[in-house]
Amino acid sequence: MKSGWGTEVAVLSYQLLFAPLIKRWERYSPLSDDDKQAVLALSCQPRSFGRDAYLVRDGEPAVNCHLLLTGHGFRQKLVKSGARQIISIHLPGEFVDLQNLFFDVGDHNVQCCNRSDVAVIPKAALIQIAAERPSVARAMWLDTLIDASISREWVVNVGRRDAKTRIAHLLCELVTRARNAGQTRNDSCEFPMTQEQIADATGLTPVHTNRTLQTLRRDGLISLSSSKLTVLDWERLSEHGDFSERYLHHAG
Amino acid sequence: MKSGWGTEVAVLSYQLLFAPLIKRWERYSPLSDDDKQAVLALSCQPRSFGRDAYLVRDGEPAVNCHLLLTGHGFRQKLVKSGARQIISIHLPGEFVDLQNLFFDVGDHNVQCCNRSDVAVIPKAALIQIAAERPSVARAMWLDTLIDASISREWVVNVGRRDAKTRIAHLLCELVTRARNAGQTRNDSCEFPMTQEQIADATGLTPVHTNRTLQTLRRDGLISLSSSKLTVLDWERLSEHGDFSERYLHHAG
DNA sequence: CGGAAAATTGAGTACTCTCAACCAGCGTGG
DNA sequence: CCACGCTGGTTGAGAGTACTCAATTTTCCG
Repeated sequence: MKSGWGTEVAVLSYQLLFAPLIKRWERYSPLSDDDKQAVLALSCQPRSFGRDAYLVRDGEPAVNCHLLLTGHGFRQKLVKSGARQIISIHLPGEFVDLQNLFFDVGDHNVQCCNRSDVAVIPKAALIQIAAERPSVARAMWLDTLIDASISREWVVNVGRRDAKTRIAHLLCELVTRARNAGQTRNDSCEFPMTQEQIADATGLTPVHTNRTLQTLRRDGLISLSSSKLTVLDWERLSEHGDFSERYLHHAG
Repeated sequence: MKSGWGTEVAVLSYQLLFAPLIKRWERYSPLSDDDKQAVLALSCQPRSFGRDAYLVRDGEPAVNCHLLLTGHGFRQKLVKSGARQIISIHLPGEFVDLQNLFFDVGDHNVQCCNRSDVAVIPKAALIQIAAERPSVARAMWLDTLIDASISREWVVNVGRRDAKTRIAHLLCELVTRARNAGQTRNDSCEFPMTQEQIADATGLTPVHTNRTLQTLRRDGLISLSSSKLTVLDWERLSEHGDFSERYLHHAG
């Protein structure tokens, strides 16, 4: 578990680590064998990051993009008062900052949630592959469009839903995305967020988040502990969370 | 003012009406004369829409994209309780729904703010021009990336700022975008939003929005009436609103 | 000039926050 | 092996920002 790239990752071929990415992109856009080979051949630096490590900082030059190979990530912004708002959560297999592709400096912070292996890919390489391969470009663009759609739903979530609905909605989203990525088992998935992070993602305080999670547990909707979330009653949870997965635009 | 396409618009050439769009896109990406001609030659249907008219509806097929030639637009989603969250505001010269380019059905509603002239462009035509002209594709992609960046800032705004800061921030954003588009005169710009719409954009109630606007006026920060916003003290307004324009990614 | 929409005001309420203390799990080190 | 300390989770009590309801005034158009 503590070993870095020296052991498990170096042994695994990139093909394996990029497989989830290619699988997702193929849903968006038909990729030829050449396209896939080009993606696999992307110049890229594998690196390990620890809990809460920063991948990109608000206001600093963004020269690379980061693909999560293992572990979760999140993005956040700080406001004047010092409060933090988490803007998005990312599952293994996702890019955390593809939206920076054409921006010279990042407009927010990107962090690892837990210990993660990350493929650090120079933006220039991605821009080049996008220029040369329209199908890949389309897939990348779609990644950013879905990311944007999720942001819009988050605006709605923090703007117009009460605490219980808000947290239920967040959990529904994350379980659905994990399911779509093949990362669930019997309505359970890995869930590395602390209650403080859930609070910062929903615009609540940690204390109120704690109490609200308790009511969700008491109602028999979820079970959440030690980095594992289990949905006990999807029907009622999604109803409570005012959740519809349309905005995730999961084709197929 | 009441005349539709029969008079002023028909007289003006598309070149004039598309000028703001091309000007913006040229900031993002170098466009050749051919590129510009191709944009001007886009198959497109001019239409007039009235106040609050729907351009796209949540859950319905999205076959066209809409470019605002005159007038403002906004996008919104409804939640279970019936409340409405406005997701973004759009100035004349902007696309309101370029994010739907690769989505078959819209995931939210798009409306005109006031009486607007809109270029209705088939998505197929935009997809084609993007496929044939990488520079144009890049400009379009950047439009969607900036749109996404604004959504992220809105998550922060409604999630972690108090009412006064929240409204001040919204006003700062809109004035800055209007200024960037050449639509201000002495720190004044057109501002067609009702207080109810400001409330729905900031996640507040109309009553509280009203009281908060009064304090902004009383503090001598703004003057706002009859569709016109004037910033009386930009320094203090942007300070109050915790506003930094970096997220708008306005190059040049 | 009339009616509807928008803006404004008042009073009472409540959801969520703040502050502060306490508990539990777990990795570290003596 | 167990004490220690840190982080994360839990609980209690009191406060406050923003909400609700409802009435009234003003503005905007036709």
